[in-house]
Amino acid sequence: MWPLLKEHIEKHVALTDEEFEKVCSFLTFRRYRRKQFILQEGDISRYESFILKGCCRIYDTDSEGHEHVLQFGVEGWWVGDLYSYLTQTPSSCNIDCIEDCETVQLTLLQQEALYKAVPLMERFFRIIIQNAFIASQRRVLHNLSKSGAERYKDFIEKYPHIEQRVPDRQVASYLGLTPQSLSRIRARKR
Amino acid sequence: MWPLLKEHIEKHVALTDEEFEKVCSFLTFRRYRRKQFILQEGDISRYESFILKGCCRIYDTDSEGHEHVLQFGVEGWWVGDLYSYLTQTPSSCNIDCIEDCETVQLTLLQQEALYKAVPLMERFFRIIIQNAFIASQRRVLHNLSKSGAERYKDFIEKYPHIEQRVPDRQVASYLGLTPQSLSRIRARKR
DNA sequence: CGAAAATTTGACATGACTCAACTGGAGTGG
DNA sequence: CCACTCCAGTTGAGTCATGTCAAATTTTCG
Repeated sequence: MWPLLKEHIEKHVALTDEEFEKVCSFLTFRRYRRKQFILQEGDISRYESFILKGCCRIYDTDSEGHEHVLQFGVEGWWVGDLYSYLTQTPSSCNIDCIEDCETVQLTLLQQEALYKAVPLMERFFRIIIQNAFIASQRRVLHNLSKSGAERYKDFIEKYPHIEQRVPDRQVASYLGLTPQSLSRIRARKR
Repeated sequence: MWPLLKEHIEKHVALTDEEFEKVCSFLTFRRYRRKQFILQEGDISRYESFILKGCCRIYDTDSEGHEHVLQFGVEGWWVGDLYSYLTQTPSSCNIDCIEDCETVQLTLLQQEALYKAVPLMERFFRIIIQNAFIASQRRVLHNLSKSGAERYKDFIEKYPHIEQRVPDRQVASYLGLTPQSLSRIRARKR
């Protein structure tokens, strides 16, 4: 069941087949359509979603109504608003699907039960979050030290697959640029 | 021993006194002088340091020689370069002391032994890193959506204590501004 | 006290933003 | 299949925040 998930977990911890089956028993499969919300501002982020197929974006709308993309999610990534999820308070983020998506999801209660049933999963999630933290720190540094053009160049090198699946305006938002600025940056290169 | 550490751990997991003593037995106390490096670019980040007293900064130097402050560390915070620490590869960061510091430190080997001896500590560090990740994501969003003046205002509200212990130029660097710009922002307010 | 570092200030340059108009492709309905 | 709309992307003009370079001033600390 869900070979992508199995592969993903095995990258970080060694589970027996039996343990992996146990893990699966705590997860719930769910499909979403293109443009559908996985999470909407004001709601509680009730689950962390592992993406089996498809592409989505996590974004926030600021006081001026501008959207800022925090993260894209594709196959093999987890998406959710961790703060809202952990504290069970309303989220300020939206997550919507750029393509039809297939996910497996875990609620906080299920996750806690999972830790009891398969203690190694505590380690697994620690590692996942560690990596996410390291990536986020890198991004902070990038945003502090590089120009828009450099950030764009690094982005397409690092995520060539995502760049082709996502509209430019959302890439611009991820990079902290307006669509116009990104368009000019691209025009300059050619 | 190290009441600040005890208080800090107890915020997140419930340890017996005996367990806490065990935890302490894996840690090494170490002092640093003002201006001394805890970690220097090119070296491996051999330990995660919990600050008992003092103030330090983690920063990175870009290709143009400009410094960018990633994080300040004061009493009750952990500092280190997690990526370098986990992979045992050379770090691109520096950590230096803004004041004389007292720390307790954990090497990767000690940490792994600690997880075996006191399994709850695996949960403890997961929570610490979770919080760090959430804070880092917030900062990304902040940097994308707010002006220099707003970022400064939010900074002094959130870290009034740090702001008074750290030179302005380093606050500017943390915020992604030049010292000159920060100086003008401050002048405007008055 | 005196040197070195930090901060401030001025003049000017520039990258990115805003607003607005235009272009072209995708989807829809007649 | 065409006309129409809608939306993403592009382009132009003007503005603004922030950066750069340089010099003056203040603070820090050895």
